[in-house]
Amino acid sequence: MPELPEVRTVASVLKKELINKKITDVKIIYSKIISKDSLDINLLINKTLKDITTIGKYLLFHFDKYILISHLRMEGKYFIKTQDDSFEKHEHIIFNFEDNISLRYHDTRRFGRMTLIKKVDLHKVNSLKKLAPEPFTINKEDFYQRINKKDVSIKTLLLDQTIINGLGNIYANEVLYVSKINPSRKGKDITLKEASTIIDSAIDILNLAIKEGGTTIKSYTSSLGVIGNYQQYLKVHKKENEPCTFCHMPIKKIKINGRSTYYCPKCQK
DNA sequence: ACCACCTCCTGATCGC
DNA sequence: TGCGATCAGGAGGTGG
Repeated sequence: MPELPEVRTVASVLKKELINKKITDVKIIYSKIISKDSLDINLLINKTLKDITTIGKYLLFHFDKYILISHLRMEGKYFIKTQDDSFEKHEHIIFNFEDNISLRYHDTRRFGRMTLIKKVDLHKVNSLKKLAPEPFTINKEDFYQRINKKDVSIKTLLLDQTIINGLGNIYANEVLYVSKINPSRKGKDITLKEASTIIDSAIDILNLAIKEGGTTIKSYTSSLGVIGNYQQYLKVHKKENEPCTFCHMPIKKIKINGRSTYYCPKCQK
Protein backbone atom coordinates (compact mmCIF):
# COMPACT_ATOMS: atom_id res chain seq x y z
CA MET A 1 0.00 0.00 0.00
CA PRO A 2 2.74 2.29 -0.76
CA GLU A 3 2.79 5.77 -2.04
CA LEU A 4 4.94 8.45 -0.47
CA PRO A 5 2.71 9.17 2.56
CA GLU A 6 2.28 5.48 3.43
CA VAL A 7 5.99 4.80 3.08
CA ARG A 8 6.79 7.72 5.37
CA THR A 9 4.29 6.44 7.89
CA VAL A 10 5.79 2.96 7.80
CA ALA A 11 9.24 4.46 8.32
CA SER A 12 8.21 6.52 11.33
CA VAL A 13 6.38 3.67 13.05
CA LEU A 14 9.10 1.11 12.41
CA LYS A 15 11.68 3.56 13.62
CA LYS A 16 9.98 3.86 16.99
CA GLU A 17 9.99 0.10 17.42
CA LEU A 18 13.37 -0.85 16.02
CA ILE A 19 15.80 2.00 16.39
CA ASN A 20 19.09 0.97 18.03
CA LYS A 21 18.04 -2.68 18.09
CA LYS A 22 20.42 -5.36 16.91
CA ILE A 23 19.46 -7.97 14.34
CA THR A 24 20.04 -11.46 15.71
CA ASP A 25 18.86 -13.57 12.80
CA VAL A 26 17.51 -13.33 9.26
CA LYS A 27 15.29 -15.85 7.51
CA ILE A 28 14.71 -15.75 3.77
CA ILE A 29 11.62 -17.71 2.84
CA TYR A 30 11.06 -16.40 -0.71
CA SER A 31 14.41 -15.33 -2.07
CA LYS A 32 13.21 -13.46 -5.16
CA ILE A 33 12.32 -10.54 -2.91
CA ILE A 34 16.08 -9.97 -2.60
CA SER A 35 17.39 -8.44 -5.81
CA LYS A 36 20.13 -10.15 -7.74
CA ASP A 37 22.66 -7.40 -7.15
CA SER A 38 22.12 -7.37 -3.38
CA LEU A 39 24.84 -8.24 -0.90
CA ASP A 40 24.14 -11.26 1.29
CA ILE A 41 21.34 -10.32 3.67
CA ASN A 42 22.99 -12.40 6.39
CA LEU A 43 25.62 -9.66 6.67
CA LEU A 44 23.02 -7.84 8.77
CA ILE A 45 23.26 -10.36 11.60
CA ASN A 46 24.71 -8.67 14.69
CA LYS A 47 24.31 -5.24 13.10
CA THR A 48 22.38 -2.49 14.87
CA LEU A 49 19.69 -0.51 13.07
CA LYS A 50 20.67 3.14 13.31
CA ASP A 51 17.99 4.94 11.33
CA ILE A 52 15.15 4.53 8.85
CA THR A 53 14.65 7.14 6.14
CA THR A 54 12.70 7.37 2.89
CA ILE A 55 13.28 8.61 -0.64
CA GLY A 56 9.99 8.79 -2.47
CA LYS A 57 8.53 5.30 -2.13
CA TYR A 58 11.80 3.70 -1.04
CA LEU A 59 12.57 2.76 2.55
CA LEU A 60 16.19 2.90 3.68
CA PHE A 61 17.27 0.96 6.77
CA HIS A 62 20.61 2.36 7.89
CA PHE A 63 23.29 0.35 9.67
CA ASP A 64 26.85 1.46 10.43
CA LYS A 65 28.31 0.30 7.12
CA TYR A 66 25.28 -0.98 5.25
CA ILE A 67 21.93 0.24 3.95
CA LEU A 68 19.00 -2.05 3.22
CA ILE A 69 16.89 -0.51 0.48
CA SER A 70 13.29 -1.75 0.44
CA HIS A 71 10.54 -1.03 -2.05
CA LEU A 72 7.04 -2.28 -1.20
CA ARG A 73 5.68 -2.03 -4.76
CA MET A 74 1.97 -2.87 -4.78
CA GLU A 75 1.35 -4.84 -1.62
CA GLY A 76 4.48 -5.01 0.52
CA LYS A 77 3.95 -4.54 4.26
CA TYR A 78 5.99 -4.83 7.41
CA PHE A 79 4.63 -6.44 10.55
CA ILE A 80 6.21 -6.45 13.97
CA LYS A 81 5.62 -9.57 16.02
CA THR A 82 7.25 -11.46 18.80
CA GLN A 83 9.63 -14.17 17.68
CA ASP A 84 8.12 -17.43 16.62
CA ASP A 85 9.52 -20.22 14.49
CA SER A 86 6.37 -20.35 12.39
CA PHE A 87 5.50 -17.84 9.73
CA GLU A 88 2.29 -17.00 7.96
CA LYS A 89 1.46 -17.22 4.32
CA HIS A 90 2.94 -14.29 2.37
CA GLU A 91 5.64 -13.60 4.95
CA HIS A 92 8.76 -13.76 2.81
CA ILE A 93 11.62 -12.26 4.82
CA ILE A 94 11.99 -12.31 8.60
CA PHE A 95 14.40 -10.12 10.56
CA ASN A 96 14.69 -11.13 14.19
CA PHE A 97 15.92 -8.41 16.51
CA GLU A 98 17.04 -8.48 20.12
CA ASP A 99 14.32 -8.16 22.77
CA ASN A 100 12.30 -10.90 21.08
CA ILE A 101 11.18 -8.61 18.24
CA SER A 102 10.48 -10.09 14.81
CA LEU A 103 10.08 -7.88 11.75
CA ARG A 104 8.17 -9.66 8.98
CA TYR A 105 8.10 -8.59 5.36
CA HIS A 106 4.70 -9.58 3.99
CA ASP A 107 3.81 -9.26 0.32
CA THR A 108 0.83 -11.01 -1.26
CA ARG A 109 1.84 -10.38 -4.85
CA ARG A 110 5.58 -10.72 -4.22
CA PHE A 111 6.36 -7.63 -6.27
CA GLY A 112 8.43 -5.90 -3.59
CA ARG A 113 12.23 -5.89 -3.66
CA MET A 114 15.07 -5.42 -1.18
CA THR A 115 18.71 -4.68 -1.84
CA LEU A 116 21.52 -4.61 0.69
CA ILE A 117 24.35 -2.28 -0.23
CA LYS A 118 27.42 -0.82 1.39
CA LYS A 119 26.71 2.67 2.65
CA VAL A 120 29.60 4.03 0.58
CA ASP A 121 27.86 2.75 -2.57
CA LEU A 122 24.59 4.58 -1.98
CA HIS A 123 25.32 7.17 -4.66
CA LYS A 124 25.81 4.39 -7.21
CA VAL A 125 22.38 2.79 -6.86
CA ASN A 126 20.71 3.10 -10.25
CA SER A 127 17.08 3.07 -9.14
CA LEU A 128 17.75 5.90 -6.66
CA LYS A 129 20.02 7.88 -8.96
CA LYS A 130 17.30 8.31 -11.56
CA LEU A 131 14.67 9.63 -9.15
CA ALA A 132 13.38 13.17 -9.50
CA PRO A 133 12.91 15.30 -6.35
CA GLU A 134 9.81 14.83 -4.23
CA PRO A 135 7.04 17.42 -4.71
CA PHE A 136 8.12 19.21 -1.51
CA THR A 137 11.53 20.09 -2.90
CA ILE A 138 11.01 19.97 -6.65
CA ASN A 139 11.86 23.08 -8.64
CA LYS A 140 8.75 24.02 -10.60
CA GLU A 141 10.70 25.29 -13.57
CA ASP A 142 12.72 22.05 -13.73
CA PHE A 143 9.52 20.01 -13.48
CA TYR A 144 8.01 22.05 -16.28
CA GLN A 145 11.10 21.49 -18.42
CA ARG A 146 10.89 17.73 -17.87
CA ILE A 147 7.26 17.45 -19.01
CA ASN A 148 7.46 20.20 -21.58
CA LYS A 149 8.56 18.14 -24.57
CA LYS A 150 6.79 14.92 -23.71
CA ASP A 151 4.27 13.44 -26.07
CA VAL A 152 2.83 11.46 -23.15
CA SER A 153 -0.26 12.12 -21.03
CA ILE A 154 0.26 14.19 -17.90
CA LYS A 155 -1.27 11.34 -15.89
CA THR A 156 1.44 8.96 -17.10
CA LEU A 157 4.13 11.57 -16.44
CA LEU A 158 3.02 12.01 -12.82
CA LEU A 159 3.52 8.26 -12.31
CA ASP A 160 7.06 8.46 -13.69
CA GLN A 161 9.35 8.70 -10.67
CA THR A 162 12.10 10.28 -12.78
CA ILE A 163 9.74 13.19 -13.51
CA ILE A 164 8.39 13.64 -9.98
CA ASN A 165 9.02 11.32 -7.05
CA GLY A 166 6.41 9.85 -4.73
CA LEU A 167 3.07 9.90 -6.53
CA GLY A 168 1.25 6.68 -7.35
CA ASN A 169 -1.97 6.04 -9.20
CA ILE A 170 -4.28 7.32 -6.45
CA TYR A 171 -2.45 10.57 -5.79
CA ALA A 172 -1.86 11.22 -9.49
CA ASN A 173 -5.62 11.03 -10.00
CA GLU A 174 -6.31 13.24 -6.98
CA VAL A 175 -3.67 15.82 -7.89
CA LEU A 176 -5.01 16.30 -11.43
CA TYR A 177 -8.55 16.56 -10.14
CA VAL A 178 -7.70 19.29 -7.64
CA SER A 179 -5.57 21.00 -10.30
CA LYS A 180 -8.52 20.83 -12.75
CA ILE A 181 -6.34 19.36 -15.48
CA ASN A 182 -7.56 16.63 -17.80
CA PRO A 183 -5.40 13.53 -17.28
CA SER A 184 -5.25 12.77 -21.01
CA ARG A 185 -3.55 16.03 -21.93
CA LYS A 186 -0.02 15.69 -23.20
CA GLY A 187 2.89 16.91 -21.16
CA LYS A 188 3.94 19.28 -23.93
CA ASP A 189 0.55 21.03 -23.74
CA ILE A 190 0.80 21.79 -20.01
CA THR A 191 1.69 25.42 -19.27
CA LEU A 192 4.19 26.58 -16.66
CA LYS A 193 1.31 27.93 -14.61
CA GLU A 194 -0.47 24.56 -14.75
CA ALA A 195 2.75 22.76 -13.87
CA SER A 196 3.04 25.04 -10.87
CA THR A 197 -0.56 24.29 -9.85
CA ILE A 198 0.17 20.56 -10.07
CA ILE A 199 3.09 20.89 -7.65
CA ASP A 200 1.09 23.01 -5.22
CA SER A 201 -1.78 20.49 -5.27
CA ALA A 202 0.60 17.57 -4.82
CA ILE A 203 2.19 19.18 -1.77
CA ASP A 204 -1.20 19.91 -0.18
CA ILE A 205 -2.54 16.43 -0.84
CA LEU A 206 0.58 14.60 0.32
CA ASN A 207 0.88 16.71 3.45
CA LEU A 208 -2.68 15.91 4.46
CA ALA A 209 -2.17 12.23 3.66
CA ILE A 210 1.02 12.10 5.72
CA LYS A 211 -0.78 13.75 8.61
CA GLU A 212 -3.68 11.33 8.40
CA GLY A 213 -1.47 8.31 7.85
CA GLY A 214 0.28 9.20 11.05
CA THR A 215 -2.91 9.43 13.04
CA THR A 216 -4.73 6.42 11.66
CA ILE A 217 -2.18 3.66 11.94
CA LYS A 218 -3.84 0.64 13.43
CA SER A 219 -2.82 -0.70 16.77
CA TYR A 220 0.37 -2.65 16.36
CA THR A 221 0.73 -4.44 19.64
CA SER A 222 1.14 -7.69 17.73
CA SER A 223 1.36 -6.45 14.20
CA LEU A 224 2.03 -3.29 12.28
CA GLY A 225 -0.25 -2.52 9.39
CA VAL A 226 0.56 0.26 6.99
CA ILE A 227 -3.09 1.13 6.64
CA GLY A 228 -3.75 4.83 6.57
CA ASN A 229 -7.24 6.18 6.64
CA TYR A 230 -6.92 8.71 3.86
CA GLN A 231 -9.65 6.98 1.84
CA GLN A 232 -12.14 9.34 3.40
CA TYR A 233 -10.43 12.29 1.72
CA LEU A 234 -10.35 10.88 -1.79
CA LYS A 235 -12.34 12.96 -4.24
CA VAL A 236 -12.05 11.04 -7.52
CA HIS A 237 -10.12 7.83 -7.12
CA LYS A 238 -12.53 4.87 -7.21
CA LYS A 239 -15.46 7.32 -7.49
CA GLU A 240 -16.77 6.30 -10.89
CA ASN A 241 -20.33 7.63 -11.45
CA GLU A 242 -20.32 9.52 -8.17
CA PRO A 243 -20.97 13.28 -8.38
CA CYS A 244 -18.03 15.63 -8.83
CA THR A 245 -17.58 17.66 -5.64
CA PHE A 246 -17.36 20.85 -7.73
CA CYS A 247 -20.03 20.48 -10.43
CA HIS A 248 -21.95 17.29 -9.52
CA MET A 249 -21.38 15.71 -12.92
CA PRO A 250 -20.60 11.99 -12.65
CA ILE A 251 -16.92 11.08 -12.35
CA LYS A 252 -15.63 9.09 -15.31
CA LYS A 253 -13.25 6.15 -15.31
CA ILE A 254 -10.90 5.49 -18.21
CA LYS A 255 -7.61 3.67 -18.77
CA ILE A 256 -4.49 5.65 -19.46
CA ASN A 257 -1.43 3.57 -20.25
CA GLY A 258 -3.13 0.62 -18.58
CA ARG A 259 -3.86 2.36 -15.28
CA SER A 260 -7.30 3.26 -13.98
CA THR A 261 -7.84 6.97 -14.29
CA TYR A 262 -10.74 8.85 -12.70
CA TYR A 263 -11.64 12.42 -13.57
CA CYS A 264 -14.43 14.94 -14.03
CA PRO A 265 -14.96 15.56 -17.77
CA LYS A 266 -16.44 18.98 -17.06
CA CYS A 267 -14.03 20.41 -14.48
CA GLN A 268 -10.78 18.97 -15.80
CA LYS A 269 -9.89 20.79 -18.99
C1' DA B 1 15.76 8.52 -27.29
C1' DC B 2 11.17 7.83 -26.74
C1' DC B 3 7.18 5.38 -25.77
C1' DA B 4 3.62 1.49 -25.58
C1' DC B 5 3.41 -2.83 -23.96
C1' DC B 6 4.73 -6.96 -21.27
C1' DT B 7 6.07 -9.00 -17.10
C1' DC B 8 6.47 -10.19 -12.36
C1' DC B 9 2.45 -12.50 -8.66
C1' DT B 10 -1.92 -13.58 -5.89
C1' DG B 11 -6.58 -12.97 -4.70
C1' DA B 12 -10.93 -10.48 -5.08
C1' DT B 13 -14.44 -9.29 -8.04
C1' DC B 14 -16.84 -9.10 -12.47
C1' DG B 15 -19.59 -10.90 -16.20
C1' DC B 16 -21.60 -14.47 -18.85
C1' DT C 1 -23.33 -21.31 -8.76
C1' DG C 2 -19.41 -21.94 -11.71
C1' DC C 3 -15.58 -20.36 -13.79
C1' DG C 4 -12.58 -17.82 -16.85
C1' DA C 5 -11.45 -12.92 -17.44
C1' DT C 6 -10.21 -8.81 -15.50
C1' DC C 7 -8.49 -5.86 -12.12
C1' DA C 8 -5.45 -4.04 -8.13
C1' DG C 9 -1.92 2.09 -4.61
C1' DG C 10 4.53 -0.31 -9.16
C1' DA C 11 8.31 -0.24 -12.00
C1' DG C 12 11.95 -2.70 -14.76
C1' DG C 13 12.69 -4.67 -19.21
C1' DT C 14 11.78 -5.15 -24.17
C1' DG C 15 11.24 -4.02 -28.75
C1' DG C 16 9.14 -1.12 -32.35
